[in-house]
Amino acid sequence: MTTIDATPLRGTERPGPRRQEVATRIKEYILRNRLKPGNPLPTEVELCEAVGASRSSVREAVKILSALDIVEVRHGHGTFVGRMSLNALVESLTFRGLLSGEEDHHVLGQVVDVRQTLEQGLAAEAIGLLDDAHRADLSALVDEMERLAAQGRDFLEVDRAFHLKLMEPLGNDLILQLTEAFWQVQAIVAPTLRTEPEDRVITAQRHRAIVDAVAAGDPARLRTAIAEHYAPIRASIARAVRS
Amino acid sequence: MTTIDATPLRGTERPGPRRQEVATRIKEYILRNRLKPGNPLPTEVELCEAVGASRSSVREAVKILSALDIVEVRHGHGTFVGRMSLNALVESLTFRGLLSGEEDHHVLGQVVDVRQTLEQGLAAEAIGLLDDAHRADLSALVDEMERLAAQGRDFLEVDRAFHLKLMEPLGNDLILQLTEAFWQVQAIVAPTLRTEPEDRVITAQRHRAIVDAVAAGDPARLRTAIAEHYAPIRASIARAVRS
DNA sequence: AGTAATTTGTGCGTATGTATG
DNA sequence: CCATACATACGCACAAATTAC
Repeated sequence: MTTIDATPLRGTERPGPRRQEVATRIKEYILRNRLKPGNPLPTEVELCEAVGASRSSVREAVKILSALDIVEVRHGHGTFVGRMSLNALVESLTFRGLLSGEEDHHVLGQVVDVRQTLEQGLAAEAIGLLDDAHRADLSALVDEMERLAAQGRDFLEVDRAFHLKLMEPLGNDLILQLTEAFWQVQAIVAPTLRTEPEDRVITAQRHRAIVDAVAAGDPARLRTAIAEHYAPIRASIARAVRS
Repeated sequence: MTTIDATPLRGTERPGPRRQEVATRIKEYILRNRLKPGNPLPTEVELCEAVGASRSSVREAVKILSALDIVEVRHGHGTFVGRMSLNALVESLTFRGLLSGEEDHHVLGQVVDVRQTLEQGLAAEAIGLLDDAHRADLSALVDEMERLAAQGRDFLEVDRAFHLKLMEPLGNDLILQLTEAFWQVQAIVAPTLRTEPEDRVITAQRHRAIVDAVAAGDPARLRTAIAEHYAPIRASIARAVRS
């Protein structure tokens, strides 16, 4: 019957903003009922009655939760439990990068540091978990990179797929989503420093070196290959800082 | 002044929800005027006039941005540029952990994986950047841990300070905030599996081993010390999964 | 196919609480 | 203590999107 809480709390207590109270109630409702992503939530009017708040307050609370991807709102359909992606991290970091960036790019440099550290540490672990299918997929992706680079075209999506594929065998959702998130931040913030076509050929070669190191099962070589993969981007950042 | 955009866009185009449009405008306004955290934004009514939207739409947009810490609202005072912290990441991950957790705790395990990988990779780099003051601070924090552990008390805050101190010399804000964020997620989600007093003594010893490895300037030893530091938590998670 | 019902989106007015001076 | 400016909350009416009949 979509009962959220029997407590009236109307006029007596004032712990904080109304919307925060409502947002907390909605989160508790999801936890208490063990709802999973995609499950429907009560309608806005039902939520109003349940928590004893106006529709404006409920809507603001829902918008906060939707920004965190805790709930997902579909116009004319209803409100549902969200998938709790890291879109909020991407939004926040991207904006920080754009604001602090333009000439500076120190935020971008920090993102590169984190990406490199995660890949160096985790890909080394992933080596032992890779099977032939994974290695073939990685190699095919680099083939595609080289093909596109030879045509002078960029290969953003292939690059994204490669780095996700590298982390896939770990079976860790959080790592995959962090990889995706940091990749997106870099893809959005970095275009300000343009990549030259010859850089792309080099980048494709660096990915090939990573695949080779993986195939050889050599962790140390893999670490240096990953470090060299990020070298061009670091150089671009340094160049931008100098100017 | 406070002119955000002259475009009316009223009635003709409908790309998406109104609040999304308004949120984008506000972000563009911050970027265009190169505002820094703490700087004031136009009042709600001024924003309404500037973008040609109602109070409701503006308020919902502001609430979304405040959830991402892109803006900060102070009741009765005004709206200001936020500090773009990673609170949104903490909120989202914490809720995911609480929802998926209780018995499972696989999200918590993923967080531990990421923390360990980052610390192993970055602390090894930080070794060369540490000065005597840092080493003394780290040692003093472990002293405090041992003191509290001997009294049977917990030392959450000291632990937090320790892991931040370890990353401090890198001079990378993002890494510090990620460290803080993941620590908070673990601190909020983990209490469901209770820590025994004897575990705390062991944990204090593991931190001592980390400091010793840092003092010795031995990266390999540091990696194993960090791995052993997380061993008790992993054991607790495994114990919870078994039951 | 189309109409009605349901649900979220938007706009507006007003009253209240809160911080600043 | 008062006055001003601002955010907060509430309620209603209507628009737009989706679903179901």
